[in-house]
Amino acid sequence: MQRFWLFKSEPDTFSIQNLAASKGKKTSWEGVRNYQARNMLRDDIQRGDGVCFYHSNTDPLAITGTAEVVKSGYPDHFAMQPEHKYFDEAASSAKPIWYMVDIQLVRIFKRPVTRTMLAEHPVTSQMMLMQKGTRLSIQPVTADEWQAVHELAEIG
DNA sequence: GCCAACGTTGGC
DNA sequence: GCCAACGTTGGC
Repeated sequence: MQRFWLFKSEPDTFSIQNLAASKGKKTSWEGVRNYQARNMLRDDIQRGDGVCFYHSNTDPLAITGTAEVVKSGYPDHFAMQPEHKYFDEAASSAKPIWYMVDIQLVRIFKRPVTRTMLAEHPVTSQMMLMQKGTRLSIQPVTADEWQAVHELAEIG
């Protein structure tokens, strides 16, 4: 069954335009170092799932498009590279600790669905993203929320 | 730039 | 196992 997710990214680090410019419009989603998010990457996020691509820590804050999961969870090998910024000495091939998935761009919204738009819509205003203090960089999105985001993208 | 919320660390 | 201190996230 297809499920839906929201991935946060700071556009200064990796934007949806960077994804569009990547080879095959694909990227690996490494560097997640939070156990709750790790569990979703490892256990729940499957090939074919939909991803809302959210730009955080920028102006405007917005879901800027969508992507599709093209490879489900596998060990984040960057954690095993001593020179890499995502290195974690506790990670090994026997116990990877951290996981990542691969995603591929589906579309960049002609107009981003801004946080303001999300807040004003009865369905999207209830998204985990909109709840105070939610710092999870990977979040589940319901089918209703997924549909509402697309409706807002059309209106926008 | 501020600061609240959160997760992690480490002393005890 | 508790919890204070600390670093980070991320909206505002």
